[in-house]
Amino acid sequence: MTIEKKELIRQAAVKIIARDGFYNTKTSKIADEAGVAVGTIYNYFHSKDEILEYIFEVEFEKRINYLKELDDKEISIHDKLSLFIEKHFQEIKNNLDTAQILVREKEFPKTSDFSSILSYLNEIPLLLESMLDEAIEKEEIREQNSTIIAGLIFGALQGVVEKALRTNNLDLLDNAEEEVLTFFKNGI
Amino acid sequence: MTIEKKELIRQAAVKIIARDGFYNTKTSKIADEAGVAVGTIYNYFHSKDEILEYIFEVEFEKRINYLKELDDKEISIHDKLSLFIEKHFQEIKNNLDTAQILVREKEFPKTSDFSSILSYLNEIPLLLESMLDEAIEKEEIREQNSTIIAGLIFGALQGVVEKALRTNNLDLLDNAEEEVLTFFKNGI
Amino acid sequence: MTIEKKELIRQAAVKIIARDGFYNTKTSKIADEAGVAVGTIYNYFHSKDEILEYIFEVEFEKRINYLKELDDKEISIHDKLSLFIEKHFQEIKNNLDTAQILVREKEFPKTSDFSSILSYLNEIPLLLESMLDEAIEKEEIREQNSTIIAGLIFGALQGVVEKALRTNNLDLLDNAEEEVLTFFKNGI
Amino acid sequence: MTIEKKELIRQAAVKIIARDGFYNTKTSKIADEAGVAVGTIYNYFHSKDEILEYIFEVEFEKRINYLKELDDKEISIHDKLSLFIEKHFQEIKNNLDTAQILVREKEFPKTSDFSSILSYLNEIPLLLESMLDEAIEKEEIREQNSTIIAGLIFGALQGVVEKALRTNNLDLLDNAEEEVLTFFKNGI
DNA sequence: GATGAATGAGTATTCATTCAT
DNA sequence: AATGAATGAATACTCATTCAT
Repeated sequence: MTIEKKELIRQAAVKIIARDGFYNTKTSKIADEAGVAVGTIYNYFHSKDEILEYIFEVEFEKRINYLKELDDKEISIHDKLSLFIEKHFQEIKNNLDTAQILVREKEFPKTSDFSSILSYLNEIPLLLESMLDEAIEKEEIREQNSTIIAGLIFGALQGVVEKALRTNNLDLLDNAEEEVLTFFKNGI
Repeated sequence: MTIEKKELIRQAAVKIIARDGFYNTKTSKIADEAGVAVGTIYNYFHSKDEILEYIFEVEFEKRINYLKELDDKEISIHDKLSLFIEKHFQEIKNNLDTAQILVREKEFPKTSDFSSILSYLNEIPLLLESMLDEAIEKEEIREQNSTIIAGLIFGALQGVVEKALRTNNLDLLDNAEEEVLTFFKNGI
Repeated sequence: MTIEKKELIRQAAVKIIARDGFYNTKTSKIADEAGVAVGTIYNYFHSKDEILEYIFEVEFEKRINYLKELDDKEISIHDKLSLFIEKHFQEIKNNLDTAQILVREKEFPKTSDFSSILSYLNEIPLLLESMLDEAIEKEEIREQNSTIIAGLIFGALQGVVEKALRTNNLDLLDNAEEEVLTFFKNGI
Repeated sequence: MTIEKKELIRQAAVKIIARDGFYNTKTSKIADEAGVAVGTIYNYFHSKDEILEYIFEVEFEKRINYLKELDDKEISIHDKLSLFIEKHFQEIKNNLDTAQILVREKEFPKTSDFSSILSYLNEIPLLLESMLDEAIEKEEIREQNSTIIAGLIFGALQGVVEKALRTNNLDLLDNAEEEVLTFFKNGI
């Protein structure tokens, strides 16, 4: 029961923050959207910051679990990338509001504990990096700086989503999967 | 004389905003850093928002002017990309604080007129897109969705910078130019 | 409950604004006087301006309602004036602070919506005017420009109050009713 | 030469303050209107407050000098009032901006020295009062409280001007003189 | 005298958070 | 657990005044 309410608040927050941006979002607006009183929010979150943290947490957890699974599989790097990108765009299309937040909110208060977000933001590229390293070792792909390339890939995915959202051209996302994959396969 | 003071304030703002983030930056801190009174800021900018806008404007103008020059040159897309990326990383290394701001500040107040920033944010990918279109037509590169790929490239560049700044591994930027270029040349 | 708090704030504001003048009154002083936090003021008023507006509204409403009642009565203009003036001075003596505000605050911010105040300021003379017109028609009083005379009467009442407050001679108000009435009855 | 500039600034201030109100008037606007630099204002006035004080001073001086002259004349109170009112409305029509200020600006900062304004504001009713007292003694007019009636007359004159300005009906002023005079003559 | 950029004390307003009900 | 009125620290911005040129 109470878990459902936390989820209710998270979803309301996603909607409002996607529209207005985190710093321009008032807790009262989130409460309105969720149909609860402001005070109720604080029964499930210690602070406004924590809501954002939780949004990131939920979303990244999906990606990371999937990436870890992939990492363990005995398939080519191309197939791994293919599956990850498919999953990624599927999630994006599934929830554009969350996507908006993931690509836009990059300014975290120093005072709050955003360490979990930051570790997530680091962890995805790190997993990509380890995939690449493995593939380089196996000589599946050419020698390359896996740290840089992992950052590049992570950023590239965000760039495509940003482009689609900024120009309000969501059809772009339909073709994105294939285009991105081809580019990456050639690139690495 | 007055132009110098506006520039002085811009530089102070860049430093503080890079460190604390725009929303966590107080105008009084910028004034302190610039060695002027708060009121003086408002002799050169109408609002705090406008300072951020100006920072983006100055920086994007460099990129866009350079890209426009390149676009007119009769050289291969590979050379164009090469020159642009060289210029890009040169500017980044030249001013890491500005770089930090460019990759982090993506939440613009709706009330203010950030149209100029937004148009800049659109213009760079658009220029890349037109370069790609031209190259596709000339059959320099394979058929591809230039809109998506332009977004991808723009995002990828930001991803690399973000990675370097987030992990505080600035050496990464030294190799980035070559790695990114190779990836892009193969990718397109 | 909440209505009581709005009234509490209004009364505190009346006291401070009467003493210091609207433009020299700080919201924090009003809050102190009311025994609430500054923020609480803004739960009941949108702005400092709106407090002043509300003060006028409350006070004028009393006068206007009374005038409208009188207007409907089948009594002579002399009796109407007599009753209105009696009521007026009674209210004044009842709350000198409000009186002070009514006669002193005549500079309304253009940015705010003071239309309601302005309409009140027009309405009282207009009601007086219609009373006079009726009396002229009935030949109770001589032919005269009712617009001018209404303005004159409204101003005269303020002049007497101003005089009493400025010279801090409140006893003046005790005789004012009779003196003013005699003057008006002769005048019209 | 310098006297001319002080006058220039006074006239500019009258125009702006009449339009926007004293508290909503910026010194920079006055400077603009006068075609001088802000700093120049401070060569002729010690403060913004002093400008308002000076405006009142100039205007009241005219009235008071005239009243004093009248007081000394051996004419009936009716003639005195008649001449004063004629003079008054003549001045008003001559400069509506000043009139606007005289009727509207009643909130004086306590910190500044507005004593001269206040004494002027007192002095006119006092002179009227002494005229009335003399007339009462001479049995030109009935027994009455001259203090109250002087306040009443002073306020009534303001009321008529306020009415004309508020309703933007300046034609009213043309008839005002006669109407007011008749009313007063009957009233006293 | 004239200038106008620089100053910084002053203030209305906001909004995340609390806590009595 | 839920509520939402009350809180008050925090802060962008203003504008009268100064003073070096």
